[in-house]
Amino acid sequence: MTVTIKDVAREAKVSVASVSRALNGVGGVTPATEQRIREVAARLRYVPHGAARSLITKRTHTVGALMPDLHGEFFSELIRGIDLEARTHGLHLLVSSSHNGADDAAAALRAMQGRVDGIVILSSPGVDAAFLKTNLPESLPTVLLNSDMKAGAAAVLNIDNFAGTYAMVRHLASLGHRRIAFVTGPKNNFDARQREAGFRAAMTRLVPGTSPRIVSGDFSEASGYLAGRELLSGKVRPQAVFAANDMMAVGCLQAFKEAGIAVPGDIALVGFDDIPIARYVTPPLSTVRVRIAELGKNAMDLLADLINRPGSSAASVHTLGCDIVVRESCGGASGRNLNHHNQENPSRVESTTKLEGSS
Amino acid sequence: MTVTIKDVAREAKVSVASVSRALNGVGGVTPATEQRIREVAARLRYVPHGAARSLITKRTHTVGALMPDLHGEFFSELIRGIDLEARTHGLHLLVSSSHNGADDAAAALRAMQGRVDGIVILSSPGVDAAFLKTNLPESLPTVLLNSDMKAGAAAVLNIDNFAGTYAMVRHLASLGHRRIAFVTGPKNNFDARQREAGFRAAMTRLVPGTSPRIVSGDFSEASGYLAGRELLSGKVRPQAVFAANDMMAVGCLQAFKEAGIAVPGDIALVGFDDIPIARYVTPPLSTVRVRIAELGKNAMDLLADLINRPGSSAASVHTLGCDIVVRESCGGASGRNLNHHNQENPSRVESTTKLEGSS
DNA sequence: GCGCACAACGTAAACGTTTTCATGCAGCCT
DNA sequence: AGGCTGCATGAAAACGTTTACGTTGTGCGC
Repeated sequence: MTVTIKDVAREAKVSVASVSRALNGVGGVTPATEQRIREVAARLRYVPHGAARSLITKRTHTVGALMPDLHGEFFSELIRGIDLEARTHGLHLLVSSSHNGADDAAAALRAMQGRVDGIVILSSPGVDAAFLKTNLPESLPTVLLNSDMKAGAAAVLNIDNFAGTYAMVRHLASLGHRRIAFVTGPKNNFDARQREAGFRAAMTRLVPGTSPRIVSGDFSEASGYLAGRELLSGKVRPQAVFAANDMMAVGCLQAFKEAGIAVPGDIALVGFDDIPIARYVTPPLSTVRVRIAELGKNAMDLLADLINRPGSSAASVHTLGCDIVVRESCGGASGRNLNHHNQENPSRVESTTKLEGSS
Repeated sequence: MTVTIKDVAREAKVSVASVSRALNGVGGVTPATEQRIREVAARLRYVPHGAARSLITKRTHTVGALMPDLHGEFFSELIRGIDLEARTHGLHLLVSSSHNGADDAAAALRAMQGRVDGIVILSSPGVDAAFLKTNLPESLPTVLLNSDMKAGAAAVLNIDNFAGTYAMVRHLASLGHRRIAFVTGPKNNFDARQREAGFRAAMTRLVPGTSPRIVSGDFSEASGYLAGRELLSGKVRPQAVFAANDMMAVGCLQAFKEAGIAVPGDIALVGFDDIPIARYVTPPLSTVRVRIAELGKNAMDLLADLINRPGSSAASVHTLGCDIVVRESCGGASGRNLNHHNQENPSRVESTTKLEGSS
């Protein structure tokens, strides 16, 4: 770090301008001198000072990722997808992964100002349209993940919760289940609301004439456990239970086990997310897989596009389809599958990234 | 972003110097004018340009995290721990989480030059002492995670694999097991080697006179499965199996299940890591917990210290203790535990962060 | 043989800060 | 009353780049 472009220039007996030109490969310099400069630079271990460069270039080659304090697979896979793709675009990743509430997020956002060329924001309660309006500089390219913003200043990329839930209900219905219950997620969660909507829509279309039982949960295992017990307590037991995420499904499973209700023999059970745990519980849990790393990759692509061609695809809405993966917990289908080492073949529901241009 | 310190100065009818002083709270400015400047800055939504600032300050208020392309809990928890703690130090986090091999890592490292005040590096095959010697600028504060470097230019923070394994063997021995087998991790993995060493040491000390069976794995579930079958194929079956990580233990479990061997009835089984899956398999897996987020936090603290007091604790070696958590898979102890909602009380083995100053 | 175009290279400005130094002004002490 | 101390403020340098512009020199066409 202590070696600057001037040192290289002096050592190579050229001006700093030539060093810059040579190292950036913009031409305007003889192959011979370029070679010499490169050698000197390498020998001196010169590496350009990023801050100085971006001061004049107005490009930081860095993108920010702003997300709430969540742990687990979702977070790591998302970051991984983003980072991997960022690399291919020659971008670095500045993460702020642990804010709690809007104030934290606002601070993080402010701190990122001038350090990033663009930003990926994972929505969370408090970080919504209004929040962004006041805290985001207009000019900053932004991609919103899982946001219910229709089309504002930013591009929006969503998981197709609706289609995923719908497809899973279709599968359950095809197995002959009619009394299908649903365990919801938290009310203020975007995914949770979409999944519930998908479930309701699917039921009225695919299993008409029934009014499905819906009990509320909050995405936690404990709430799933409670929901499971509640579902068992009714006078007529559901044939299938659809939990809005896998952790709650696991909670249900526990409740059923304790009550001596066999899964899938007495009751079918499915979840949503395909967390790693899903395939290791007994019986392995059928669920809807969301390809998180791919979500991150797509977000990054969108953002890179926004950065390189300002205003290109801003204010567009995209969705990423889900796969339904059938294991044992919903019965029927492939039957008992003793060895979970073999590959599952998830059936892709809707993976087209549809673009609803607007603005 | 397009509003600079000059705009604020003009609007507040002072010089840029005063704006800088006022906003940085360094004094040398009347409370009245400071107030005025702050108001103007707020009204204009002025936020200082990080690059320009760090150009002169030589501080980026950013630290880098360099890690291999690993997914899952370890990655996310580590990042989380680091980020959370970085925040308290007023630092941001630049991650490069997906390199494969030394070349990638070198490129990532070079790209971070001048963008970070310090760096946390998670060792991986290829990223070792020699690698760092050639790719790390001397002056850059560095914390190495899980490195076998004794004490070089950087601070080193390790998981106490040895003590963790040792304690778990002690527990198994206390349950009466004498024929304890071990499934190793990959040969080039630091953790794996330490765990094996801990196992061997514990066995010679605690169960003397036996020569334990040791079969090799590579940390993957599949290799654990194979190892499990191999262990069963011998003429005398082990009483307990210690897998060097949880995924392999899960593989073993599957092998045992297929062979009709009951866990823990016929054979005890333990792992290492306490990944989330561990508590959801049947039977829930006893294991050694490494507090990953705490590892990240400690690394960050170490690094912040290095940054603020150059040369303070460089070239020191620290270790973070593990907890052993007893579930059902090793039998004995707490007996069958029907409800896994209740809290487990891991017994902490050795959590003192011992510092072996050197240099 | 002369000028002209073009390529190679150097000079210097610019980016947005922080910080050192100089300047002016007020108040205090003697 | 005069000089000195100290404080608020402004001017300008510095940080390490990129880049617009100017300068030089070379080769080429006529």
